[in-house]
Amino acid sequence: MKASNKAKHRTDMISAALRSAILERVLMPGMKLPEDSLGERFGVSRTLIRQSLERLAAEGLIELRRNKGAMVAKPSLEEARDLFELRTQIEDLVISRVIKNMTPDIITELEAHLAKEVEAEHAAEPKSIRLATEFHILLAKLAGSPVLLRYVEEIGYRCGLTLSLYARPHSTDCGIAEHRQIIEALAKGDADTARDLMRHHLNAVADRALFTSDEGGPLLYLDALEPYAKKVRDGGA
Amino acid sequence: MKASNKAKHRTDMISAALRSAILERVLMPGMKLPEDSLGERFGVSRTLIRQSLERLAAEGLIELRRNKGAMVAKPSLEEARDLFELRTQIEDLVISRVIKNMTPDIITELEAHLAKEVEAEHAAEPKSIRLATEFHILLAKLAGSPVLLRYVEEIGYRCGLTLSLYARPHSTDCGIAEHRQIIEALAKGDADTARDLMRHHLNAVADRALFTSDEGGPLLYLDALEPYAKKVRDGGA
DNA sequence: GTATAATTGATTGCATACAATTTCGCCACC
DNA sequence: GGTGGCGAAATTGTATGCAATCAATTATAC
Repeated sequence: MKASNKAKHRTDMISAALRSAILERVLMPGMKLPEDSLGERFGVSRTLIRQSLERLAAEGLIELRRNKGAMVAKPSLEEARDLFELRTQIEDLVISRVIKNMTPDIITELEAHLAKEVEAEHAAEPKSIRLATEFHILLAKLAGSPVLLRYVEEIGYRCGLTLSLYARPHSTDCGIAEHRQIIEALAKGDADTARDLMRHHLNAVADRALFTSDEGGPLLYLDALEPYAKKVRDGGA
Repeated sequence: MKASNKAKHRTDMISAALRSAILERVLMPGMKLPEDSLGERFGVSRTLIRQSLERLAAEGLIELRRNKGAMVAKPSLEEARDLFELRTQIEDLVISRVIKNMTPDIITELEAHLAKEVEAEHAAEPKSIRLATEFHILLAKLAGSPVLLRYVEEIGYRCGLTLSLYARPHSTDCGIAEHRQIIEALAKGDADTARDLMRHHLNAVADRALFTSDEGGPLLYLDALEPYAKKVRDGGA
């Protein structure tokens, strides 16, 4: 990897690593993210960390408070609900677009991803969550719209963060069957059904999740970030 | 204004100034934004400029290319269309929420804003565009959802940017009557009509606008940025 | 013992410096 | 006139340094 590509990737890689860590619940809502510690962990100066944190703040995954540093965001219950509601609106568009652009390859890719989800069904919950989120991101990619992809991705991660805060244990377990049903409707070119199923799926995830608000405190266990940071330091993806 | 508040505002103020300058077509698509020049103009070091640019890049208003600096984004025609389509989905939610939260003050505020739009009808186009965009942002504020507000604002500015690139002159002129109709439907509590009108309004703006692609080149006239930068340097809003 | 003030260490905000990269201007050659 | 090469200037990427602020600990007063 050329030096220029490596350097280009570093801030992006740090941001991506932190996004994944948040989605997979290594970094929990309210957790503080000290610049120095992150810099040491990732092997860069505070400059790149600050850049990365600015990006994540813009995406709503963290909060920056003047003189108080960065913290993983703690969305309110209302915000959580609004995110899911907004997400259903956007996924409507995604479904319509995917069906419009339908090719056999699309179904193949979705089924391959579903197989990964099935395989991970009894793995640790963070992996299931990541794959479930990635299903939606893949779908948005297949929609062929960079605009839709950007918002599906951002809101997908933000919804994942709300689930960290408000989900009951294993409350995301039934998603695989719902993903399968969506794929089947897509394969039939049945846009209405696919949209209904997607809407139902997202509402179900939200309904199953947002019943309790068992909030975590401002904890700081950056050691768990090591696998993510190591990949960045090593220049990997 | 205390020093801490001033410093807190500076990056935010720079970002806001640049957003406004983009919306009001002082900064056009493709225009380069050199850090040093912006820093001099705003009276800060490159540090704050880079922070601000990172934020605007996350919002899709500018593009950052490694080793090539920042440039006002040039959305493709497809991206423009997708942004408007996405916007209709989100505004549906906004309308529903506003009606759900309806108070007489809401209509009063909207009508006051409409009066400003009427007053500016024959002013310079940038002002009309700003007020038209702010109508939607006000509506989203009145929806009472920080989540919806964030996305309405971001996508509103991005749509404004696409209009800079693709709008025919005065093609946004008929918006006032449409805004008025929306307000009337809201006042009646007629959610379906209000949503239809909003959808029609946004589709009309997009249809009127996206017929030509008269693209501008990579120009650099930072002098026009002076009023925006001066306000930031002086610590104003 | 409790509350408050002072001190100390940690962290953040942001300018500056330096290396790397890109851009521009000039010159030579075809 | 057009193209390519070279060097200088401009710009970007990013670390470092220093002042300001905050958080935690210690000292003091009641």
